Amino acid sequence: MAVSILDVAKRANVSISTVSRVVNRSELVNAKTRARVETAINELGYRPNAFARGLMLRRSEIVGLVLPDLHGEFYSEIIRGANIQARESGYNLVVFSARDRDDSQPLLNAIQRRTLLDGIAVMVSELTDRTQEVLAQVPMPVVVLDGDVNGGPHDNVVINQREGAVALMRHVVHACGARRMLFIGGLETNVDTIARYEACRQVLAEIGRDIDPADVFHLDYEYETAYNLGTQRISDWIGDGNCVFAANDEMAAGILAAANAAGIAVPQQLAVVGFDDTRVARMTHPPLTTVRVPMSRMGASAIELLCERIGDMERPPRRVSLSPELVIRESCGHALRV
Amino acid sequence: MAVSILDVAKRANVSISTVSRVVNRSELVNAKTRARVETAINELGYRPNAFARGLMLRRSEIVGLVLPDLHGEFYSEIIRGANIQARESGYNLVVFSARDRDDSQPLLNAIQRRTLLDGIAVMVSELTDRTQEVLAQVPMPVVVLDGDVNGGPHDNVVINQREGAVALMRHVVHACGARRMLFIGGLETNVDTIARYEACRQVLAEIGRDIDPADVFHLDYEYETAYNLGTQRISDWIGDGNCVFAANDEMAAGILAAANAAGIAVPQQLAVVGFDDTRVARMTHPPLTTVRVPMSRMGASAIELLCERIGDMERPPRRVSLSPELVIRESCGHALRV
DNA sequence: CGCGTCATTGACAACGCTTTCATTCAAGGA
DNA sequence: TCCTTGAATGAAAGCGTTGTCAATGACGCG
Repeated sequence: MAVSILDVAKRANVSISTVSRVVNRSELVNAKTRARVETAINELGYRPNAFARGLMLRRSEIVGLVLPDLHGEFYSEIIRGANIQARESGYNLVVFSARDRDDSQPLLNAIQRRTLLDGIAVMVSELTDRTQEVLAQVPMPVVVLDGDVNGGPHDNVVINQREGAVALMRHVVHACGARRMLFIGGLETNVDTIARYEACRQVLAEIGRDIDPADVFHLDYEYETAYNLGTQRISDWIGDGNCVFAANDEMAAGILAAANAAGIAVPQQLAVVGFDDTRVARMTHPPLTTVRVPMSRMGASAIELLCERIGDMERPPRRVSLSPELVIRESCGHALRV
Repeated sequence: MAVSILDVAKRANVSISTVSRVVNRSELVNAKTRARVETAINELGYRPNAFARGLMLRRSEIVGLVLPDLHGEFYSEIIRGANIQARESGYNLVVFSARDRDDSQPLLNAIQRRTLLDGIAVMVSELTDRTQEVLAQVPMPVVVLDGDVNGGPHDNVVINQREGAVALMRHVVHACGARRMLFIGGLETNVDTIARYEACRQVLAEIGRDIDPADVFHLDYEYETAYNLGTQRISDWIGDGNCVFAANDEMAAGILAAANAAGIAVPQQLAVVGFDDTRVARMTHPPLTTVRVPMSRMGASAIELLCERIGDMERPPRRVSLSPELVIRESCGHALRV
C-alpha cells in the first residue's frame, strides 16, 4: 500500500492539514515544522494521490489531443509540438485518434467516457454538422485546430491555408509560367484539400484560365497512390507550362518518383509542387517547391490556447492564425526562368 | 456542477449503491430497476467521475509511453502502434519524451510526480546505470522497449537488431560483393548504433576483413548531417565493393542525395544501405535496401505487455522478441550481380 | 494583570464513488 | 403458521485529498 498523507503526518507529528499545506507551498506554516514535514516526506517517499487530489480540485492536469489520424509526419509533428507545450504549461497530454478514416465522432465519444481531462484540442478533417454538434456538447474546454469555425464558441487555431496556397500558385504561374494545372487532392470533403483547390482556381482565374475537371484527382494523401496515378497518367501531363499541384508533399514525391521512373525531366518537362514542407520535400529528386505549414507550432498553439482557457474560463474565445511560408526549391522550374 | 451518482439515484428512486451496480454491470439488480436507472442516467447525461472512481479502484486506465525523442517517423510509428493497442485494451495513452537529447532521467521524474498512471512503457536510447536504477524504483508496472535488460525484473520487448543487421550485411557482402564498409551511426553510446556496428564487424570478420576505424562516423541520425558528411567525403568512398551502411534510413537518404549531387552512380560506383525501412526508403533514388523494423508493432507489443501485466501482477516477466526483415531494393547493387 | 491580535495548527466536512454488510420481503418447505 | 432461504436493495464506511473554521498559545498593549 502506498504511503498516504496520514503516514507523513504521523511521522512528522503534525496533522494532515499541515502536511497538505507544506505540499502545496502554502506560506502559513512555521519554518521548523515545514522542515520536519519535508524530511518525513522524503524519508517516506510520499507522493500525493492524484485521484484524491483531482477529486477535490476537479482537475487532472491532463489535456487531450484529438486527431483524425496518426499516420505520417504531419500529425506526428503536431503531436510533438503539442507535447512540448503541454509539458511547458504543466500538463500531460493524451492523444486520441479516430479509428479508420471515419470522422472524429467515435473519438469524441471515447473522450466523453471519462471525466479525467481538463480540456481537449480537436483537429477535424471534415467539419460536418454532426461533428459541430458533438463539439458543442463537450463538457470541457475545447480548442479547434484548423477548423474554420466562424465565430464558434471555441478558441481555435487556424492555418491561413488560402494565403499559402495562393502564394504558391502565384509563384508557379507568374515566376514559373505555369498555365495548365493538374490538381491532386485528398478526399473531396477534406477541408485542406478544398482550400488548396480554391486557391488554385483563384490564381488561374487571375490569368483568365481555369482548371480542367479532367485534371483534378482525389486520392488519399499517400505516396503510393500518387505514384500509381503518376505511372498511369504522367505521359498525358508532359508539356511546357504544365504543373502538378499535389495537396501534400508525399503525393508530390510520388509523382516525382513516377516521373523519374518514366524518364521525364522535372521541372523541364513537367513542374511539380507540394504542400506542408515535410522532411520528404528536401529529399526528393529534385527537391520540392512547397509551402511550409508550421506543424509543430500548430500543436503547440492549440495546447497553449487550451491551457490559457482552462486557467480562465471567462475570457472571450481567441483565434490564433498561423501563416504558412512559400518554400522555393527546384521542382517548380523557377531556376529555369530566372 | 456536473451530475453525480446521487442525482441519478434520486431520479430513479433508488440508492446510490444500486446505481453503482447498474453502471458496473453487476448482475444482481432487478431488470425493472435497471431499466429505470438506465433511463435516469440517459436523461441526466450522467458520467461517473473518474477521480472518485480511481480513488476507490486505484486505477486510471491510463498508461504512459516514455520515448527519448519525438522526432521522426520511427517514434511516430511507435506512438501510433501504442495508441491503437492502448485503445484496444481499454486504456488511454499519454506520451512523455525526454527534453533535449538527454537521457530519460528527467522524464522518469516527471512521471513519478503523480500517481495517475497504471503503468509505463519506457524506451531508452542509452541504458545507463542511472537509468536502470530509476527504472527499478518506478512504483508501477514497467515494460522496457528495446532495452536489452537481461533477466531484469521487467517485461520487455526487444528487436532482434543483431539478426537484422547480420542479414543485411550478409546480403551486402555475399550477394553484392561488398568488401569495404563505411559505417555511419548515431551516438557511440546509442544501443541501436552499437548493435548495428557489431553486426557489421561480425560479418566482415566472416570473410576475414575488418572495418577501418577511419571509415566509422558518428552523427545524429539526421538527413542533413549525413548529407553534409557525404558532400565532404564521398569522393573518397567511391569504388567497386565499397558500401555505406547508415544506421537509419534518413542518413542513408542523405548519403544518396550527396551521391546524386556529386554525380556518383549508386549502386554502380558505391552501394548504400539503411536501416528501419521508414517511408523515405521507398522514396529515395534509387530505392533503399534496408531492414524493416516493425515500429508500430513495437509500440503495440509494449502496450499489450503492459496491460497484461497490469491485469496480473504476479505473472513472471515476459520478453517479446520482434524480428526485423531484410528489404532488398536497388541501392545495394543486388540487381547488378544476379 | 487582563484582553485583543496574530501566527500556527488541528478537526472535520466534503468530493463522488465502490463495496461490505445488514435489511427487507416474497416464496417455499416443514 | 412459522422458519429458512435467497434475491434485491439500502446504509454506511472508507478511499486520500483540500479547505473551512475553530482552537491554541504567544505576545503586546492598556
